[in-house]
This record gives sequence, C-alpha cells and structure tokens, in this order.
Amino acid sequence: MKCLLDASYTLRGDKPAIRLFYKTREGSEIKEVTDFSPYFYATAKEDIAGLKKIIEKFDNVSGVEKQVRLDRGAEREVLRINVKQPRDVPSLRQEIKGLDGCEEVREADLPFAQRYIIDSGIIPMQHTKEIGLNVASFDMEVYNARGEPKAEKDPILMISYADNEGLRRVWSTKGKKLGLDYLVEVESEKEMIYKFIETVRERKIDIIVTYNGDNFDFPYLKDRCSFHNITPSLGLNNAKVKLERRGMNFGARVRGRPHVDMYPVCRQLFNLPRYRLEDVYFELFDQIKADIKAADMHRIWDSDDPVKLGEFIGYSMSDADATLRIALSLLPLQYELSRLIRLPVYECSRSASGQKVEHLLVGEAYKRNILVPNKPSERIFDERKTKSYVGAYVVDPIKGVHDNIILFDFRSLYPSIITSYNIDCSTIDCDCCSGERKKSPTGHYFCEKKDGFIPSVLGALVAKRVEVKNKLGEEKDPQKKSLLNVEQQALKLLANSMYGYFGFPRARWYSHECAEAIAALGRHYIHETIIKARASGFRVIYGDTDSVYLTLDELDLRDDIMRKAKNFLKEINNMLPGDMELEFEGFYPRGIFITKKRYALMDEHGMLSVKGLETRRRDWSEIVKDTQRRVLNTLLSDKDHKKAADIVKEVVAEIKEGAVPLEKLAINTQITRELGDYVQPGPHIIAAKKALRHGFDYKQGSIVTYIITRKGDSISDRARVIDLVEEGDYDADYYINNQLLPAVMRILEAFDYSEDELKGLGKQMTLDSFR
DNA sequence: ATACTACGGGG
DNA sequence: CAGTACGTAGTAT
Repeated sequence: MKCLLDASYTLRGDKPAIRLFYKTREGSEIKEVTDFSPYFYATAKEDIAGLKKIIEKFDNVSGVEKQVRLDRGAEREVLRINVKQPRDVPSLRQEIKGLDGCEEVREADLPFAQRYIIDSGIIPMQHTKEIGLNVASFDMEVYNARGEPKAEKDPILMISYADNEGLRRVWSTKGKKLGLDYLVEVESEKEMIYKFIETVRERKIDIIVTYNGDNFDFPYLKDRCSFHNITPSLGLNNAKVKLERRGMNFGARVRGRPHVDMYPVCRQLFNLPRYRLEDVYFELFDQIKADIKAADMHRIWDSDDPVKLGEFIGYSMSDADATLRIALSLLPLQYELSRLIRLPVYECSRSASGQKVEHLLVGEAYKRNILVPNKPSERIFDERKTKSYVGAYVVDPIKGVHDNIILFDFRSLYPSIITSYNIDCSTIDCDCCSGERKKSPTGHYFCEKKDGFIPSVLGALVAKRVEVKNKLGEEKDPQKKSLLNVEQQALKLLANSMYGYFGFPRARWYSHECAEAIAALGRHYIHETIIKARASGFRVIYGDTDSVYLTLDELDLRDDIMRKAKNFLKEINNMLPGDMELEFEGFYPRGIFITKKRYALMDEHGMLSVKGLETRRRDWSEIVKDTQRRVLNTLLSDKDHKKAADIVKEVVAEIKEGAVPLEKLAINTQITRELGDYVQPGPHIIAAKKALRHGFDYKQGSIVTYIITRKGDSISDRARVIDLVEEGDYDADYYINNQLLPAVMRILEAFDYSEDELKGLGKQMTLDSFR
C-alpha cells in the first residue's frame, strides 16, 4: 500500500530519472525510474517517411517511430520522437516545427514527471486514509514598523505550528513568563527557524499547509534563512524550499512533502467577497477568529506589555490552528481531485478549474490513443478572448428590496446537455448524421452514432458519481461515508467545469461552436423553468445563467414558502430527463436587487452576501467603504431607501464642509515597479515623486497613502501623500463625484435616485417607484 | 475606445 | 524548467 505524494525528475549522468516520493505504512520511500525517456510527436505535411529520415539525424533524438493516433475523430499517422533529456525538448520542438515537411509538433509541452504519471497509469494520493498522513500547518508573525515588512531588515518574531497529532507550538524570542503551554522561548530568530525545521523533520510531516504561504510565509522564511546563512531544508533528503513562478505569483515547493497553500484552494472552492483567513474560517465553521491589525503588531511587540504580548502570541497560535483546521476539512477533497485528475497534490491544489479539466483530458486522451491538441498561441488566445457568443440567460432583476427569496440552482444542467446531445468538436455537424432530430438552437447538430471524447469522459464522471452516491446511501460507517461524499463532490466539481472548459480561451479542446450550442440549450431549459415557475404562482425576481431567484407574494411564513418551493422543485425535476436536476440552493429572508449581477442577500443568520456592489479594495477611501456599508445595511434592515439616501446626503454635506478627517479620505496604492519605469504614472506615483523631494523614502513595493488636494490640474497633479497635506485640504468635488457617488449610486440607482439629487442639487425624480 | 495599471492573500 | 494566472475595474489619453 503506497501513497504517491510527489513526483519530479533528476539526472543520473546524462540520463533522466523519474523520482517518485511515496509514503507507505513503514515510512517514506523514494523510487527511481530510469527506463522512461522523454518524447513528443510531429505530424507531416505530406511525406512522413522523408520527415522521419530528417528528424532521425538530429543530435539529441534517440529514435523516431511511425505510429497511428486519433486526431479530431480520425486516424492519422504521426512520428513519435524520443529524446535524450527533457531539457532538449524546447529547442528540438522549435527546430522540428521549422522544418519544411513538418506540419505541427504535438504534446511537446508536458512536464516530464507528469507525462510519466499519465503514461504509467499510476495514481497519486491513494490510500491516504489507511496510511494516515501527517499534516502540519505553520504561520509567522514578522516585525513591520515600516509598513510592508522588509526581509533584509525585519526579523521573524514568532513561528507558530500545529499538527494533526496534536502538537502545538509557538517559538518566540519573547513571552517566557506568560505561562502559555504551547510557547517555547528561543534565544534568537536563527534558533526559532532551526526548531521549526527540526520539528517538521522529526515528526515526519507529509503535508505542510499554510495560508498564503506561497507568497508570504515561505518567501519570507527563505529570505531570513539567507540572511542568517542557513538552509531551509524542509524537504526529504534535506531538499531546500523552492519558489517557482506560477503566473504572476509564486508557488513554494517542498520536495517530497507537498506544501498545500489553503488560500488558492479556498479561492477555488468558495465564492466569497473576501478570502482572508478569518473570512474562510467563518464560512467553514461559523466562528469568529480574533484578529490583530497588522499595523499594531510592531507596537505590541515593542511595548512589552504582557497582556498585549500574550494576545499577540495567542493570535499567532490561533492562525496555525485555524489553518490546520481548514486544511483538515478541505484536504480530503484535494486528495480526491489529485487522484481523479492524476496530478500531484502540489500542482493540483494550485490549478484553476480549466487546468484541472485539461489535465484530466490529457490523461484520458492517452488512454484512448487520442493526439492531444496544442495550447493556443497568444495571438489565438487574444482572438478567442474577444470572440463572444450569446451566452447564458440573464434577465434584469425586479429592482428593489424583496422578502423571502428562494434560490434554485441549475448547475448540473450543462453536463447533462453535453452528454445527452453528445457535444464535442469531433461530433459537430458530422457527415454520417443529418441532425434533423436534435439540433441546438444555434443550428448545429452532433453525431448520434459515435461518442465524442469530452462527452465520453464526462459521461464516465457522471456515471461514477451516480455509483458513488448509491454506495453513499447504503453506507453506515461515518468515516467511509465522508470519503464517499468527498468523492462525489470531486466528480461533481469536474463535471460542472466541462462546459466552461469549452469556452475557456486557453483550452486545448476549446470550441466556440460547442460552448455556444451548450449555452443556447441551457437558455432553453432555464427559460422553460421560469415560465413554469410563473405558472405555479411564483414571482421571478431574477435569473442568471443557472439560477433563479423566486418569491411568493401571498405567503409570509418561511415554512409555507419552503413547502411550496420544494413541491415546485419536485414538479420540475420529475419532468427533466436523465441527470438533469434543479437544486434548492438557499432561502433568504431579505435581499436587494439592483441590476444584472448586482445584488445583496441576507441569510437566516443575518449574514450579508454581496455581489458586484462592494468596494472593498484599499484603493477606495474609508469614508466610501463606510458609507456604502451603512447604505446597504439601512436598506436591508429598515427597508427604507429615503433613510439610506439621507445618509448619503449627510456625508456629501460633511465632505463639502471640509469636515472629514484626512485619514478617512486616504487612498492606498502600492508602487509595483521602479519609479522611473512608469510610462503612464498614476496619482500615487506622482504623489510619491513629489514626496521624494521632501525627503520621504518611496520605492518599489511601498504603499502610498495619498489625498487628492485642491491645488493642481489633473487628478494626478492634485495627489499628495497624506503626511504632506494639511487637515481640510482636500478636493471635495473629487471625493463626492469620483469616490462616494459612484460607489453608492451602484446601490441607489435601483431606487431612481440621481447623482444630483444625492448631492442635494435637484429633486428626486420618482418617489416610491416600487412598492 | 484603448492602453496602462492595480487588486487579491499575508504582516 | 517538456510549465509563466486571471478576471475585473480604475485612470489617463
């Protein structure tokens, strides 16, 4: 019984060797595979034998073989080119692509270890329950008196650690006398780092989890290690932590001990307005996690106030605890996805849904002897991005506040459309069928004789899910039940991503026509649902893509409404064919609908979920965020838009008087590049440059806190860093017109307020335009 | 309308 | 290392 945690390759002499990192019941095992060589394919324009002869003469090519593969549903001859080393592939594919007789180079961009996993058929992350993985989280607090902490100057103050065997630690250079059982005082930061690394190794940790460790904890830890001239040897065989570029961000890789960063995982799994650790913790466990403001940390540390220091250390411990708890609840799904997609958990947990689907398809293509299409070039990607189609059904909502809202979600509509219509680029408008029976509203039809590739993969996922759900129904053991539940979740997640994949501009199996046809059929079915809902006496407040928001005017009791809703659900589901299913997604006592994609709902616990409305980013001033919050809350709790409008009018008046303190008007924006490199400097850059002349230190990475003042022409001209502005010197018009009003108008436009009215200039256009 | 620039998580 | 995100929203021109 083995669990593949990680895979990579190394060179043994001039030969590549795949390294497989397993955990068994006995412990770690590293297996090396030396009889697998890198390869890719080439297709010929005409003379495949001639092309073969030319390629055979290349230096780093160890052999060329003629083979038959399926391409877009048809058989074709290809050349399989075996290569000596993976690193030879990029240059070779360029050269071969440039040959006169060569049409295309295929499958030349798959990482070597991933290629091996696909070809050998091994499955990562098996038997995780039986073997029992050791999971540990860690978190760091660092000194940050200058705002953004700088690794070359600011030390790590403490490292907190928690594992699933119950060990909890905070290593800190302060706090000895506080009597905290998890606190271990250390002499130095160096000792702190050593203790942490030692603990991970001694306790044979298999999975390291963090919250944003990819872009904060690990990079910072690495920098502090360099500072102290120590090696961050957290991996197996003393392997160092490695930072890899993943798009614009980093991924922190620990060889043989997969690091799973819960932040990207949560971003994929939940739909939340914010993804701070506390937000995710609340979402999962309904518990509020005490927070300490980053700006206060260095003061607490320097003050040596034992109470405050105790809170700070406790906070650090709670971060590691929370991260571990989140991980323990979400990792089973990550393991399951890793198994299904057959991608190691480090990569899988960081892949977006499009990449997940794609990797699954690459593996399934191998099994079916299908030649994998290439990724689009940047040019084609841009083309695809701009090419739109009549997408999902979205109707303008009935504007205003509504009570007792029921949400039905139609997500599994798309997978069942794909499988029942057999939608795929290998089946579209085939020669063997006429398509008269089943045409999509876009005019395309799909082969009724031969299964398409994606429908067959998707069909297998759906069938497997049905099987798992059946087992789930019979299973009594709660542990096995939860495993089965995770398995069906993973299958559902992948099945639901297939439609999006057809329209994903970077997809290898992208198909505009297929995506369009699926969307058109989706419109048809949801439209039918809405018509039937109306016929059953519901008021349809809003419908978007796969969901409908309904309410009943004549009933006010939650239970009555729920009963009627459930009955309607049954009625619809009885009429739907196959795996198609309308699902109950939620009940909301109150909600406000503004326009398409902009609404806020209050659930039964009084929690607000806001879509497309809030300005939470740091480049909005506090007064704007604050006023927006007040307006929303007033509308939802008092149902009184006049009261909400009055709040705005009050704030407008306050701004006009010059009475708003500067700190509430400050806008924060980061300098992301060298100051000289800006072609089109924004207000924060102009403000920073002006401040440089006054002796301030602004450079790449600094966050500029600035105010738009009265003196100057353009907005940039008038921007000054807050420390150089006198209280009251701000551009009231800017704050009213460019900050406050755009933000609150997003909400109040539903009530037919005009900007002028809110500014106190004109009259309200229509009073009580609804109920 | 288009180009450029920034946001997110973490302290 | 056979690999380089992403979708959205602001300002300036």
